[in-house]
Amino acid sequence: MSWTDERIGTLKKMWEGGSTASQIAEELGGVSRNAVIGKAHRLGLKSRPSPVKANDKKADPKTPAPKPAAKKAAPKPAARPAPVRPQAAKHPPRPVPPVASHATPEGKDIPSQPMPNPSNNLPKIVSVGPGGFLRQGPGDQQPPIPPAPPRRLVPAKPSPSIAGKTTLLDLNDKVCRWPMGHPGEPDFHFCGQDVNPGFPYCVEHCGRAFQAQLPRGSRRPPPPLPFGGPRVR
DNA sequence: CCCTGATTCGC
DNA sequence: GCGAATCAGG
Repeated sequence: MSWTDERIGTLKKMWEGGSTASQIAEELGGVSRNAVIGKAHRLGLKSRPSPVKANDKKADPKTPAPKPAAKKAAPKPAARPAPVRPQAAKHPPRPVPPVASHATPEGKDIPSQPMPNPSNNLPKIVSVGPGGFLRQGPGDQQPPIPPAPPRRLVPAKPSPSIAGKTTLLDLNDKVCRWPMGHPGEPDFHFCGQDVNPGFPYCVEHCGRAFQAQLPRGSRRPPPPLPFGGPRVR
């Protein structure tokens, strides 16, 4: 997996947003926590509250910060014989990233738009796409789930990378509900533009949601897929 | 043990 | 430049 601009962007955003390297790695997919950290440092992003850096700079002039010692010059000159990746071994390909915790707020009911069902019933997974979203089979989209499950109000903390975005909690009748990204991803959010009066979306997304029926013949039937398709952004 | 980020260093 | 291995604190 290479560091594309998009992936780097996500990394930066999340890193600066306070996400842990693990979370970022999971979100990006295809990279390890170490890779994320390494990349972050190479990018010049650095040093967020690190546990291992109890580095407390003394303002005390009497203590001229004794540089401990040269970094371990050669801790392990010996060859690294172990091709084993314990990291990977311990955590085999995780097929089902937990759906993100966007808590459904109080009584506010969300008029079900192309909003995929959030937490309940996990549809059959066909494969895992880039970014870690789960592809589903065509028929697996709308399993019968009418009985609204008793929702627990979880004080989920929204992902840092969503800062300034229109979240589930920000939805109202005035803003476009078009989903951006995929549920489960930390930066999943909504369009948030002013709605096209009378519609749940802004003008632009109305154009995507409500497509004029073309004369029969050439017509691609891509439904307004909030899911399954490549990222739309 | 688990987690975290930092660093090193072979590739 | 990349990232596994390693280190080290919580």
